[in-house]
Amino acid sequence: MPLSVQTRREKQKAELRSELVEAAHKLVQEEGYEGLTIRKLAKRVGYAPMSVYSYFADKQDILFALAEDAFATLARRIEEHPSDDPIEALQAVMTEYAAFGLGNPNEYRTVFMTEKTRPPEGKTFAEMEEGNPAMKVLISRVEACVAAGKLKGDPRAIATTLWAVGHGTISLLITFPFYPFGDPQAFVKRMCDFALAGLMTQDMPPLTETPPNC
Amino acid sequence: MPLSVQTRREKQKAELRSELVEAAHKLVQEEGYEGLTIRKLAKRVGYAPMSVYSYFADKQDILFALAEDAFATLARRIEEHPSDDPIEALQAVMTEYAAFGLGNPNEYRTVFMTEKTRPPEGKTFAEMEEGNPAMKVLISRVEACVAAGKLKGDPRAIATTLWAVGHGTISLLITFPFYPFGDPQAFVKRMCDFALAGLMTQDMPPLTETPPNC
DNA sequence: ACGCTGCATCGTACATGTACGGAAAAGATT
DNA sequence: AATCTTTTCCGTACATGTACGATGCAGCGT
Repeated sequence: MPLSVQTRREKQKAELRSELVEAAHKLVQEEGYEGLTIRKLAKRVGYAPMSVYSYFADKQDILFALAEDAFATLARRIEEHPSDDPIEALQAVMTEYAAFGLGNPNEYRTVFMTEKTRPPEGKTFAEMEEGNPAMKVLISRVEACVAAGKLKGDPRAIATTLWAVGHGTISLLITFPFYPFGDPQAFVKRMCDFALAGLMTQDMPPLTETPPNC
Repeated sequence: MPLSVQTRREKQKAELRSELVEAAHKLVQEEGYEGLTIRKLAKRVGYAPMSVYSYFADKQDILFALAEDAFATLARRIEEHPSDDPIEALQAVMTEYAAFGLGNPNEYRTVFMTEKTRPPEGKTFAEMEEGNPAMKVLISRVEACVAAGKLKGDPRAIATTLWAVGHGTISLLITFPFYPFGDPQAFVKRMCDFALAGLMTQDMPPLTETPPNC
């Protein structure tokens, strides 16, 4: 097995990387998101500042790593709220998604409101969905609704619509905390109900193929 | 008139400020948004870097000034698309809003996707609406629809819903340009139609009063 | 006329993200 | 074993946003 050296290396690298992520996590908990600087992070693990760049392309990359963790727990939380009624199950997704976004605005921002987010490293979008388990749950629960005849149309299109509405709601609440949306919970519920009611009435055809680019 | 000295001062200050804004505008046109740095801006108008801070609280403040301009032109553009049918007039708002956001992603981002946006300087949210003429047009056109009996419910609530849906759509397209939404135009139209159809069916009660905070 | 007060302007300094290239360590090749 | 190559790590340097405080000047009261 001529790879063993190579793979051990990579394992080492992965270990160091997650050590860094862990340290970053602690830093954020202790000092908030602004407290996370490359220099502090490096000092924390006993490296020189520039050494961090051996494990992360840039600071964004670190934030993504943190956010990925956060979204894994989101997915877990969602799955703790199942329901026999597929529509209710969908509502639970929306509710948990919203609660998460409002409760972790920094993580939400880095994942969903940040820069032209290239797929973190040459990953295709499919792999990105993979990395975002929450979206997978959403789609699967939409599929359940379609299968049960509660919703009509293309599951991905429906899921995307829900995503757009949910994201619009959350990101507005995050960005304009002083704007009179009223009680955030209530606003979320209203938008969620609005979207679901619309979807139960209307049929969602598949998204058009992306024409030339990509 | 004992104020004359004072007021002349303020006029001077305002003039210098808009000179700075103009210079910033040119810088952005010439070198893109990243090209806009305080130091370059100061050099451009012959000041020391720190002097810029006499006219702007921080860099955000400059970006806001640029964005305000941009949104004034958006409002103008919207008003170039009137219609006798109030629903069509509403659709025009959404369409122009979307076109603007997709065509000026940087401005859109600074206004709608940036930081916990305190009202730029102690302004109340009402003044902020004042500064965002586009929102005013939206509300007035919603009111027209309600008056014409095409929509039911509280105009502000309806407008906010449209805003949330529109914003979700645009910001997703901006943030994930590689995600397979399909043709952006088509996606925007789909979401817009979806929202309007929903609103024509459902009644929108007023937003709940914001409870304790604010 | 003379000092005083407030304000516009700026010089300096610091923390930060990160580009660049060097040093050193580890592994491969001979 | 000796040399070469690759990988890891880091020292230095730069541009940037911005805090702090100094400097100089305009207008005021005396």
